[in-house]
Amino acid sequence: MGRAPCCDKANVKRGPWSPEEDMALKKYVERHGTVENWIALPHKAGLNRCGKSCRLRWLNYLRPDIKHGGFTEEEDHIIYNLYKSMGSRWSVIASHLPGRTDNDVKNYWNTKLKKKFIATQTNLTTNANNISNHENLSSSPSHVTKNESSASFPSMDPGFGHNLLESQRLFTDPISFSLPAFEESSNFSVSQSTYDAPSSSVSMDNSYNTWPGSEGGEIDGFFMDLGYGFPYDLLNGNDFQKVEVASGLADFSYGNMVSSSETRAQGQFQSVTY
DNA sequence: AAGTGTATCAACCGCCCAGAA
DNA sequence: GTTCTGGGCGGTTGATACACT
Repeated sequence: MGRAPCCDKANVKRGPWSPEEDMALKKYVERHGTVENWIALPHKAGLNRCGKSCRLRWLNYLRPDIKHGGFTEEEDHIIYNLYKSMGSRWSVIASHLPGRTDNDVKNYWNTKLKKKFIATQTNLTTNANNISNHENLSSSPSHVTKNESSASFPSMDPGFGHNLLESQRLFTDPISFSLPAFEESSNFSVSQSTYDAPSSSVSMDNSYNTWPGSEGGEIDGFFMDLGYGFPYDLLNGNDFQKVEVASGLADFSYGNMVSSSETRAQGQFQSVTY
C-alpha cells in the first residue's frame, strides 16, 4: 500500500523561507510553546507550507538556541570521534553539541571535516608507503638536500589543529614545518626509540618534550598529530590496533592507554640538512 | 569584466519507526 | 493484527556566494 503524502505538494509553497513566513512560524510556536501536530500547523499559523517543511525550518533555523557556523576545534574533535565510532548518525552526533542541529553537523562534515578526514587517512597511507623510501635513504649520502627529501619523505599530518589549506600545503611541502612540541602531561611512555638517520644517529629524549637536534635546525620531522592532544592523537584517525611499526623508525607504545602489547603507533622523523 | 568552477548550506525527498485507530 | 499517520532521520539537490582564470 502506498503512503499518503503529508501535504498537497502541488499547492504548497516550496523553496527559501521569506522573513514573513519565518515570523509567522516563530510567532505561532512561541505562542503555543510546543507543537503537537506539525502537519496541522501550517493551516493554523496561516502558512502555505508543508508541515514537515515548517518543522524543519523551526528545528534547523528558527529555534532560539541554535548556533550557526563557527564550529570550534573542540566541536571538530567531537564530531570526528563520534563519526569514527558510530558513522553518519547525525542526530546522535548533534545531540552532543549544544545548539547544533543534525543538518548543520551533516553539512559541516560533508563540506569541511570530511576533507580533513580523507587528508588524514591519505596522509597515513602515504606515510606507510613512504616508509620503504625512507629506509632506502639510509644508504644514501649523509646530506639530504631539500629537493631530495621532498621527493622521498612523507609529510607531516598537521591534524585538526590546522586548517585544511595548511594541511594541504604541508602535505605537498613536507619539510616546511617545524617540529610539533611535545607535551609532558601525558601517560605516554617510550618503550623504544630508535632511528637510523642518514647523517647521524637520532633518538628521542626520554622526557619527550624535546626533540634532540631540533634546536640546531637540522632535524625536521612529523608525528601523527591528529589534533586531539598528545598522545590521544595517535589513537584516533587511524586504526591504532593495526598500525604496523615501521622498522628502523621511532617506535612507541602506549602502555597506560592500551592493553595489547602489540598495540603501537608509529612515529617517525626525518633528518634534513638545509 | 566575464565566464567557469567550487564551496556552502538551506531545503527537500523518501524511507523507517512508533504509536494511535 | 493491520492500517494509517506523523515524527524523525540520513541522503541528496539546487540556489547562491565566492574564487579563480
